[in-house]
Amino acid sequence: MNPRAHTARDGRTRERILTAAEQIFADRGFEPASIRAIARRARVSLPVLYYYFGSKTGLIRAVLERRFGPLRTEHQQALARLQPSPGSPPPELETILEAMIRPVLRLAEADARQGSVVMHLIGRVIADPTPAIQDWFQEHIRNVRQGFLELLARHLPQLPRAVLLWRYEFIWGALAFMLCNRSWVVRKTDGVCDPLDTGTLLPQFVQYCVAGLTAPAPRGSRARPRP
Amino acid sequence: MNPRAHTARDGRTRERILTAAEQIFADRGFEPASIRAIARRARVSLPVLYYYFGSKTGLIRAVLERRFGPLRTEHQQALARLQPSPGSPPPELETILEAMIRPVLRLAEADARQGSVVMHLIGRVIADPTPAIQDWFQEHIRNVRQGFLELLARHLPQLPRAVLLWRYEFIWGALAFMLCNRSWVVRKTDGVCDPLDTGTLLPQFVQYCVAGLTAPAPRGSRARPRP
DNA sequence: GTTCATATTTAACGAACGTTAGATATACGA
DNA sequence: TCGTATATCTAACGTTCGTTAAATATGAAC
Repeated sequence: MNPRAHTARDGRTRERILTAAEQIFADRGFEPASIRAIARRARVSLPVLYYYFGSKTGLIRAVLERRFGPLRTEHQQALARLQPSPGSPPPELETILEAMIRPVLRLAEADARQGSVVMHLIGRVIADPTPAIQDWFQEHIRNVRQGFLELLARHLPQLPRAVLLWRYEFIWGALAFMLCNRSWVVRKTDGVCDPLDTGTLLPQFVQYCVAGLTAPAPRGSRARPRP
Repeated sequence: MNPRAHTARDGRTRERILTAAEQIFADRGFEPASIRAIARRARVSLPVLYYYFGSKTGLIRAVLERRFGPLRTEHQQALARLQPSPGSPPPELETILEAMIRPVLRLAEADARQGSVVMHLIGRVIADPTPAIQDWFQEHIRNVRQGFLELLARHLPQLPRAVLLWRYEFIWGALAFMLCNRSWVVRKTDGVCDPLDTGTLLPQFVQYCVAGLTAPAPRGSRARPRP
């Protein structure tokens, strides 16, 4: 195709394909995105995609792993840092929430100038009901989720487990929504709210979540279940 | 196709197509859903879809209008009912939130036995970045959104406008997430939380939102902007 | 019974899809 | 210099896509 591409034993082709795929997956969705469009954007021919990734599914997995792998690592490091060491006071609720949210916002912010590709990609992952994608994501977040839930539970011992689970989902649900529908939020609020404005969103959201988390359990919620 | 279909001047064909389309849009998304699959499920031939709806886009619009039209009507009626009449006390914050949320949950609950089709459809609408769909939805919710925002603002006069807007988005974001990812939430919580369990979700969520809404504005939020 | 708008059919168009076969170019080790 | 593994190409396979043309069946009006 491009004659200079022949000289590229430099290993950049694979990255170029991943970047192109990521962009197209993000704004078209996994299923309607065509590998032909991806190849075109990456300036390679079709079989190169199969050479590197085997199939469209393999390409999807590679795209997800490249972005969400580092995010998980960051979350795991934050969890390790927040483990209450004997003798030192446990972390504040705000600190825990910031550790949950900030890496996601940073990820979203980092690619803002590339058109918020990663943010939309998150939305695609969440909204796509394909079992392969849902299973991957479920497995991907399992440990991090468990870790943050335990940290929160230690802070809110009086809260029934079910209520904490509900509220944990409320938090991630709102965050996912903010990130995946950024342009929509901007339009609806006439530009007042922009989820990419991390400096504003983070304190706003943390404050809101702390209030929600520390609210008393609603009437009728079962008390702490017996172990 | 089916010879008995010829006797169907009964006007049920159109409804059958809409129902089939709704199901397939819900679990495949608008773009990857094929009108051939829709026609197959509705047991009609392809051109019938074009006879009734003109194009795939027209079919999408009709499907959305059939479900979301009544929802908007219900919201508008609730808003009219909640308009503070002179002499009577203004509605409680819980009442407003219930009026916002309950119609959505009822819609979701009503079709639970059909496999939560409408819930997934909501998710599709929210996640789909196609301008045609986003524009439709934006226009669709404009008035209702404005109405509820005003009701809430009257209850929280000390809250800067921007903070209220953020929190309003947090509420709808979490709710949309709950509904669109029902099976995922169920799996993640080992069945403890089921967004379809309206009787539990509604009080849990209202309590959480009231706490979040009434939290003080975070430090650094601009005070009430001058008019 | 003829007319005519409504409703539905079969058949096909061109385009795009995911994937693969087979050939060719490149760069390094012998 | 000659293989040989790596990397990339052109070309094509069969399938599905959204859409349309043209014909036919239906049921009510006259």
